[in-house]
Amino acid sequence: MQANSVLRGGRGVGMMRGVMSEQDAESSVPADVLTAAVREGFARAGFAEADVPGGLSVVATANPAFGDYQCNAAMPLAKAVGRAPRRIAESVIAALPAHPCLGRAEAAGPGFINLFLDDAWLCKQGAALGTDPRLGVPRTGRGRTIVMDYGGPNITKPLHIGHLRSPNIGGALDRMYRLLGYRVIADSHLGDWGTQFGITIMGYREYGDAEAMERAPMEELERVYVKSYERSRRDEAWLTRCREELVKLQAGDAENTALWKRFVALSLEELDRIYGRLGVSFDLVRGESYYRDRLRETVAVLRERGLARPSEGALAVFLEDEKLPPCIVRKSDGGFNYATTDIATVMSRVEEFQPDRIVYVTDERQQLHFRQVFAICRRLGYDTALEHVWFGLMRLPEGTFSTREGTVIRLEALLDEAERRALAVVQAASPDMPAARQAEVARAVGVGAVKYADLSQNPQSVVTFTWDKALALDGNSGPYLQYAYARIAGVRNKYDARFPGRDPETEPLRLSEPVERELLIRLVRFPETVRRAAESGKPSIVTDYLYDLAQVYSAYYQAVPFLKAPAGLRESRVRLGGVTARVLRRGLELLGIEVLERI
RNA sequence: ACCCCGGUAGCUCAGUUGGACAGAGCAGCGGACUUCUAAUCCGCAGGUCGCGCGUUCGAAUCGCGCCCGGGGUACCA
Repeated sequence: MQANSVLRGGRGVGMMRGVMSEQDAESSVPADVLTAAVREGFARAGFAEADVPGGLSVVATANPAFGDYQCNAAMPLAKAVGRAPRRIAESVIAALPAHPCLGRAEAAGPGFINLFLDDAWLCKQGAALGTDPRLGVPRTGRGRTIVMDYGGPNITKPLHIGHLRSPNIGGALDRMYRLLGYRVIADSHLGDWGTQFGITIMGYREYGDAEAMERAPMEELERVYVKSYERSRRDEAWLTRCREELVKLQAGDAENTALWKRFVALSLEELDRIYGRLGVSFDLVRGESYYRDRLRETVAVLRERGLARPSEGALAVFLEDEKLPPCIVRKSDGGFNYATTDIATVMSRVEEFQPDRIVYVTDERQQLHFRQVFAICRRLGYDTALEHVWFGLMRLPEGTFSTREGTVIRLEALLDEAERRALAVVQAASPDMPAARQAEVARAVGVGAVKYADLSQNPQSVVTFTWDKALALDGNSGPYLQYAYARIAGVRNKYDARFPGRDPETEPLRLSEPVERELLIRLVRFPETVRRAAESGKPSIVTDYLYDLAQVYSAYYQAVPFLKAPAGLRESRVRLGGVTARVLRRGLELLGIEVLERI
């Protein structure tokens, strides 16, 4: 496959990014520090962690009245050791080790242990975030490699709105893992070697229009595919011929290979253009075809190991032990399918990269497929962690979209409309801005809105697409966050203009209003938020966090004077805004959303 | 028939894996721009967490049984 601009340019796959944090050795993630402290408290008070059902840890509180973090372990422990939970909580609190992070602790209710972060530590920690390029995120993945498999659509068809989710969610997780210190290899596993080529080749020969192919190739390819596919549904002989064309292609037939190359090249142009608009790029773009020469050998290995055996003319792996249906690895016509390719792909990736994990980001329909593939890989002896992060299908209010019924919305049309709507808002809000700049802002805001609308939902829920939801510009939306960021940048610029030569960073952070503490607590929770989002495969955890952060900042900004505050306090507030901006920027970058200094 | 998801305010969705009184955004109503960006902020109203049993100090969250919706179940991917 040709290299193309979807590839990440210039960056060595194995290179560590960013600057090492000075504080790497000692974690400053509040949840970690407090969990360690509480563990020690329980131990010193004479309780064994093993007695605590569900383990010992702290969680952020929902209500600031109950502290910043709470530990609930005293209550489940009570029964095991036969003591009153409240007493347990009190004795643990008495035994807690001193730590600069921990301000105070108190027992509450039936046996909650409420923990308050120390104000001075909060200020110091918040200030540190202002210079730490990692914003306190620990390198939990240091020395480990993840292959991320996402954003690999079946080609020869135009991308529609349903194709947004994989690169969007996958890309966000990819960047989070990199920030967490993993070596990440992002691979777009294009569907370029399957049955759809047999169907497309037959359709092209029978129905193809040379002139349309010149003018609008992707539309034409889709048109002939649909015609051929429909015919295959009612014409058994046609379907058989489609399959034969695929087998010929897979066997290296010259004419089919030439057609295939042409279709792939056209598809990559389209993919390149749209992924370019979305800012999506990969370390590798290896389609299924990359593994074509390994398929025969893969099946041979499965046979040697006694895993695959003939069944109804095909070759299948039976997975009764895993309570899974049989998995076909070679069709009765001799052709190979998706499962064969995916097994070969695991083999290849393990050989080449020795990954600790391979993470696949696809839609929910592939759950069974991956369970089968993973089971087969385990039987082959691979101990690489194989994970399937799946997301719900995108639907329209009237149901699933269908090419035949013309209810497909093309991804490019969505991006166009997003930019159009954003431009109208920019023109209304910033009439003085040069037109070229307005267009640039509209582009970033429009794409940001589309991405955010998708990422802010739990991936595993079905997304019902509506224009107004996908293009929301206010409320819990990407533009809201971009606006919050731009406002902070505006304050900083005004500060620099009005107080030339002064540097807010030389003043300590102060807590003069309760909301400042609220803001600071959120800021220091960035690391644990990123970690939780990555490990649970849910970028929505980051969007929720950022939205909450921006809301608290906006309320703060609206309620108290910044530039008109007394000297000292003024610097503290500008500085706190600056830290907030850094977190917003980093968070939005993780989501693949651009930030702008002025919108 | 079986397997996997989902059901929370009028609508769209959160809910940190069992914690304290269930939260946002839209939409609705009422306020705040001669002032650091009003793409904003403040307030009001809005709930049988699909239904029923159960588990326990404690359930939207866990178990069982139903009801609705989506997806999947060997030669598509």
